[in-house]
Amino acid sequence: MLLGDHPELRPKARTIVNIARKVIAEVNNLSLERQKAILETEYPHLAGETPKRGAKKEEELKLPPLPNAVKGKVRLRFAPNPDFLIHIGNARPAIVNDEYAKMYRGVHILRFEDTDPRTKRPMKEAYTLIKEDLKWLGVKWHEEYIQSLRMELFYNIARIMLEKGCAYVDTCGEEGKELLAKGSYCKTRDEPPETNLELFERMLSGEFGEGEAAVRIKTDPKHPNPSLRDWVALRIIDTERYPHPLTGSKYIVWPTYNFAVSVDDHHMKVTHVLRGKEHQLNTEKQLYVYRCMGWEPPVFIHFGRLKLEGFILSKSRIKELIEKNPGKFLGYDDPRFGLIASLRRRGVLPEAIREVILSVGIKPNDATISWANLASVNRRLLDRRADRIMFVWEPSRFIVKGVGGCIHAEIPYHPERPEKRAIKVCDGDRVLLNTFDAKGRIRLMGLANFEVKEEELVFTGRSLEEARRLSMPIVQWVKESEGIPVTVLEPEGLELKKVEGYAEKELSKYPIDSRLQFIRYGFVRVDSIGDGGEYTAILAHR
RNA sequence: GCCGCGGUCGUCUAGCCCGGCCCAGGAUGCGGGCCUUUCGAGCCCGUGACCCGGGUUCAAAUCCCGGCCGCGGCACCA
Repeated sequence: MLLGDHPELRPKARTIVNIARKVIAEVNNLSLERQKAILETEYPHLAGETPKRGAKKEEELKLPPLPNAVKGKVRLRFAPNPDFLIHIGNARPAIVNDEYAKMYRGVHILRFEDTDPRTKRPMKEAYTLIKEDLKWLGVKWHEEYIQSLRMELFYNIARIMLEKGCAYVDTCGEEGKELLAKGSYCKTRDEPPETNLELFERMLSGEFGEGEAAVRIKTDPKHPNPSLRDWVALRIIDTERYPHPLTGSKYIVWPTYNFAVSVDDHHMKVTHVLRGKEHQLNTEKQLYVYRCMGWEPPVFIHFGRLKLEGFILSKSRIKELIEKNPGKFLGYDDPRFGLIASLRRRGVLPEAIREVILSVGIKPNDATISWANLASVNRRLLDRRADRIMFVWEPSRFIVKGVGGCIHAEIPYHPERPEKRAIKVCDGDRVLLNTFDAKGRIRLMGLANFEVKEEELVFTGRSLEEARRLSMPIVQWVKESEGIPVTVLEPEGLELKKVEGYAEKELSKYPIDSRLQFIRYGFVRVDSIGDGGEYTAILAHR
């Protein structure tokens, strides 16, 4: 610091270091009190608490500035494939885009990339389900597009590129691939634009079958990376056999991902593309389109892979699991998956997901979010809003004695709020306790102190102070006659543990989707309510 | 195998671009304590990391080189 301010002292650095060492040793020899005193009298401007380094001002999660971003001019896009629901890794760019759109008063575009009706067959419901997930996540978008509805645009750009001679129609089929693998190419590459243009029209007219013709972008047939050599921009898909859920068999020539993306990103005036590093090579491919067309490419940012510890994120893995294990899962949104819908069903709040995603940021290295971390954020958020309900899960029944009539328990809905509910308990009433709690002297929360004797709960007083003094365990309880049967599902890896028990009557006031804390058990979300009033809840976390 | 990108506490992250305020900060986890009519929350204390090796420099987590490890890509998928 000193040398930075006084470069002329640099040659004498060694001497300075020695002086500094001596001074430090001297100061360290003095007592702390003495040090403070000297500091305050001789250098008052330096006294006072030193602020802790790196201490963040109250959770102000901020993303780093976007390179080349101008306020009001930023345009971002979230481009999911509607072949399935989105998972937390897919949601990352959506959340990050949303954040940047807010930061720069920019535009966020939602674009469905559904240009492969054969191997990545779009799922019709997914278009809606993805939008629901985004809304739930609080991600806003201002424009919405579906690629399969923009086919003419792709055809037109393809024509222009053929005309410019930066693309050609490979009619060599399998052989075309093999030629490129060897660094050679299909003869049509050398044909004039008119010929290729004509071939393209013949492609469109249905003259070729799958694999018989494809439009390739001219790159370099000897490029060190074979996948970059004259990559395919449009190919034929037999939509009679593989109809597209939106356009049926109307089109047989389909743009590939890289072609559709380049064309759309340009036409939608996207300024910044944020995506995973699996797209790095695609970026390189796409740049050929920009160069040929003379378009200004957007800023590309690639971030690392995201994992959620203990969860399966892969869409294809999830689909496969569901198919191969009929009856094992609760649906697409089974709480054991890493899908947004799954996390929602499990009781994770959208704010928690956003907070965690933003804390991971957009760095290029991989990140594994630990469940403990997500749960902790969620718990902090949930703690303030979740009402407290008494739930007993390894129940034993006891008869209340010695009360001398009836007493009322006052149970607060939340430890930080005054509202309470009353529960009346009289001599002879049966009460359920967790079996492992029922021993010795205990206090039934909000009610009174008892001594557990065989099958009985013998009243010993109402004093909370006494319970504290004798350090009695304070336990939750349920009046048997009013108990509501509850099954709590505890997701653990690919298992789903079932915990059966009873909750107090109050639970019946809470509808599906309520998030509650079962006292001394954990945070749950009400998943369903049976015809008989029995509840099924899912454990989010303890 | 080839190409690309990374490597800071167990995990996430700040710092790295612009070398000294860093014997590396925060969060979470873990251990302990306080508080609390919950085994939740809150508060306090503790634990714990610059992948390795060279080089440049008075000084390197930060710059350079090499190695190791991890991830990604290598489709007429997105």
